[in-house]
Amino acid sequence: MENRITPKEENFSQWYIDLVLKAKLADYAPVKGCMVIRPNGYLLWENIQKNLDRMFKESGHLNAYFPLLIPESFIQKETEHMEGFSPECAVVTYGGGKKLKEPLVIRPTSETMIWSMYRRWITSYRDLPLLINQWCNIVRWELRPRLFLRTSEFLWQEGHTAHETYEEAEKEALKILGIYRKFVEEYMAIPVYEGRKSESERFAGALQTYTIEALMQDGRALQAGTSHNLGQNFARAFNVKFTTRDGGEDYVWATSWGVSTRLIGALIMTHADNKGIVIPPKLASLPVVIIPIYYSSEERSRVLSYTQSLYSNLKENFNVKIDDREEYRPSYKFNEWELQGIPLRIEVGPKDVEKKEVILVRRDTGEKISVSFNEVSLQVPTLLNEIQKNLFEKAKKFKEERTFKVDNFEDFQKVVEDKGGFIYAHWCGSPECEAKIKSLTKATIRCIPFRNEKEEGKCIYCGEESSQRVLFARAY
RNA sequence: CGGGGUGUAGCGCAGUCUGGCAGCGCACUUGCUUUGGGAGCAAGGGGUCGUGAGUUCAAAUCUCACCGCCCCGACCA
Repeated sequence: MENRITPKEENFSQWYIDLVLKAKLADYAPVKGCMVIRPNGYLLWENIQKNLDRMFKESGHLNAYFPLLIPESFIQKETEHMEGFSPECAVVTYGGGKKLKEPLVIRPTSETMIWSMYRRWITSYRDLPLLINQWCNIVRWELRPRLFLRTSEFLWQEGHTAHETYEEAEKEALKILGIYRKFVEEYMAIPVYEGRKSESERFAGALQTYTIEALMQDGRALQAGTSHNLGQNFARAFNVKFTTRDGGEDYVWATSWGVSTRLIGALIMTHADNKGIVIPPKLASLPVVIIPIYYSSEERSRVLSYTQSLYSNLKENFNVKIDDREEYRPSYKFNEWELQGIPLRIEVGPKDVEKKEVILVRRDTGEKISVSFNEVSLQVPTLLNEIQKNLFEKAKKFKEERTFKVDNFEDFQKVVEDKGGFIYAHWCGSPECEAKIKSLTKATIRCIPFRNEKEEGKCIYCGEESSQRVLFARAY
């Protein structure tokens, strides 16, 4: 197999696909539009899952599991929801060798199944809030799939909550978005813009959709997570009422929210370079790898015993591996671990043993640092922290440098075409202008940012009054 | 569904125009030498040339039909 990776500048999306395949994160499945996540890629997902799960539980959410198959009539109960999802649903029509009386939809999301259960579980305000999450796979029949970013089947996490009041649901939706932002920025080292979606970009059946939007290295935006305030739409459709504190009756207020294996795609497209993947230390299953280097068999035993004591020093606090495979040369191993994105490499050769030193090599900068044996266990955590921080800062700088304030449509088109990135521009608020801009430039409103300064201006397209700027970009 | 490609060893490809022994690189196996940035040499294994039909003494190559995959669009809470 050809081991080298082509430079990413030439064709970013081809480079991305090649990298995913070469780093053995995923592979094309024998079913069109579907992807196999290989152990390497699954490790990343496990780490994402582990950390998010902890954060959900800390804020009172519990995991449950709901069925894969949903009666077709459930989807049709909520009109907007049906319009949003019907075209991309896969449907089972046969079972037990017979045509089914009612077709079963493979879940594209579980709102309908979950709300049909919530009807049984919720009768009083004492049953609220109900805070449930599930980790599962879903199917959306996409016409044009891309590994990790959009596949017909994918793994995700979907939270579904029920509340007494609009305010409480709104607070929950925003709280979850905050968790997503914190996780994506602090663990994945991916800086994002937070905001709400325009009406046309909203989730089918939601009052509000909140989103975090990241910027990939080719200048295209990626929606990294969404959180929806569903109002009472699903409660009405599934007739979920509860007795209020004052003895009255009301429909339940709902939220739903999710992130998927798409985050792995975001991680790669944000940090990877021409040597391969770069994994932020906080998400790395294996943050440190030790590579022994030797020539003679006499050196071999000296170097290996040195790496053993190094290993014992570090293994208390870090997952460390000694790559002592005899069949590969050190230079081969360097490249291989760089392709896998391991944050820190420790090289140990005869010269280092002699001087009681080691060489630490950072994945993010390639910098080689000589450190005395005694300092290694102090230097490793320091460097890992620095790498984590540096990855975030580098990506943040990139995102900020590619966020352009633009005040007329001609410049808007030019920036979209030539530079890419986010465009911060005035918009009158009409869906017609939004649609026109999309069809002319392929740029969509990614979000109306929180903490947006009020500013009078003219809509970039129609020139009508506008009270704030919104973020546009071409997106994946 | 429209436009453009492509299908030959596990992967990447040449060979097709002009029909005549099934090739190359990487990977794999064995041996020796190597080992501080993807090692060298030698030997070796691996093929329904996408499928079906046709033309021909002879088809990866020419003709017809079908199928798959990739890229660009349309779709994508």
